[in-house]
Amino acid sequence: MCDTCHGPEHGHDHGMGHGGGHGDCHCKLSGKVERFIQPCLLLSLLQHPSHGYELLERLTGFRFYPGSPDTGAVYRHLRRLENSDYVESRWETGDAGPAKRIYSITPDGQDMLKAWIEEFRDRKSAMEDFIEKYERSVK
Amino acid sequence: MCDTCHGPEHGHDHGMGHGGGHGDCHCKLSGKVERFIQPCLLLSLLQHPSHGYELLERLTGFRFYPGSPDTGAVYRHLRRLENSDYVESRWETGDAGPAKRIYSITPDGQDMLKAWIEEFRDRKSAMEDFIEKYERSVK
DNA sequence: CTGCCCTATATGCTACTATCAGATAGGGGA
DNA sequence: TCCCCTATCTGATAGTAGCATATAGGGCAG
Repeated sequence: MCDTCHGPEHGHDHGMGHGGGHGDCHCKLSGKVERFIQPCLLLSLLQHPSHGYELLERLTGFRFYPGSPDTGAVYRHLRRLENSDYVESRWETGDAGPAKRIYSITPDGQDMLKAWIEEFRDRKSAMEDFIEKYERSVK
Repeated sequence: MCDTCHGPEHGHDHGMGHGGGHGDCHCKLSGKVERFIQPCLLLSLLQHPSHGYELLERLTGFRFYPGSPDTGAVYRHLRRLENSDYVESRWETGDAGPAKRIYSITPDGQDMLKAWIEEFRDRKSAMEDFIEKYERSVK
C-alpha cells in the first residue's frame, strides 16, 4: 500500500518529482535520481567554480531534478568527486556569512564529464531503441 | 583502488558491461542497470508470454544489458511484477526438463509499460538537454 | 539581547537495489 | 555415475538515495 498516491499502486503519475522511497509502489517511476548528480555537478562546475549551497540551487536547472535535491547528497558527492581528483576546493572566508568551500573542476574531471557525455549518448539511444520496440509491438 | 581497471580510478572505459559494484571507482560509469529490468521484462512479455529462463536470454536483446543479466534479479522482479498484478503466471509441466512458470502481461501491466515509455521519453529529452548544455559550455 | 531566519557545510540512519553466490531439481548424454 | 544444461529460487553483501539532524556565522525584528 502506498501512502503517497493511495489506492491502486499502478497509478499513471510518472513524474520524477517529490523524491522516491515507495518500495514496490510504482506511483513514482523514478523518484531516485540515480547517480545523475555527479555529471550535473561536473557540468555546473565546468561553467564556473561554485560552492555547495549554490550548486544545490543550480541543480534544479537540470531536468533530472524537478524538486530541490538533497543537501546531504550534494556535499557528499562533492567530497567524493574531490577524493577522485575530479574537482578541487579552496575555502573562501571573505564576505559575510559562513565560510564557503569553492569547488573547481580539474582536467581529470573534464575527462570524466566527457566520458559521462558518451555514456548519456549511449543511454539515450538505448531508450530510443526501447521506445521503437514498443511502438512496433503495439502497432 | 579498483580491482577491475587497475591503476587510476578515472579511466575512460565507460561501457555499461561486466556488472558494477566498484564503489568510488568510476571505471564503469553505470554497471548498475538501474531498474530498467522491469520495463524490459514487460515489453518482452508484451511481445509474447515467456518464462524466466527464456526472458533472461531475451533481455540481452535490450541495449541496457550487454552482458548476461543476473538470474536472481529476473526471477525476483517477475515475482514483484506479479505481486503488483502487472503480470500473471501459470505452470507448464508438459515438455521435458523442469517445470516452467509462464508469465503473461496483464492490462494493468500494459498501462504500466505505457507509463514507462512516457518516462523514457522524458529521460531521453533530459539527457539531450544535458548534452546540449555541455556542447555549449565547451564551445 | 533574545529569538528567528537565512546562508553554508557536514554527518547519522534507514530503506531500497543490484550483484554475487549458492541451493534445489529434472533430464540427457558420456 | 558424473557432468552439464535447463529452470527456479533464496541468502548475503555493498552501494545509494533520501530523510532528518547537527553545527555555525550573521542579520534583523521585537
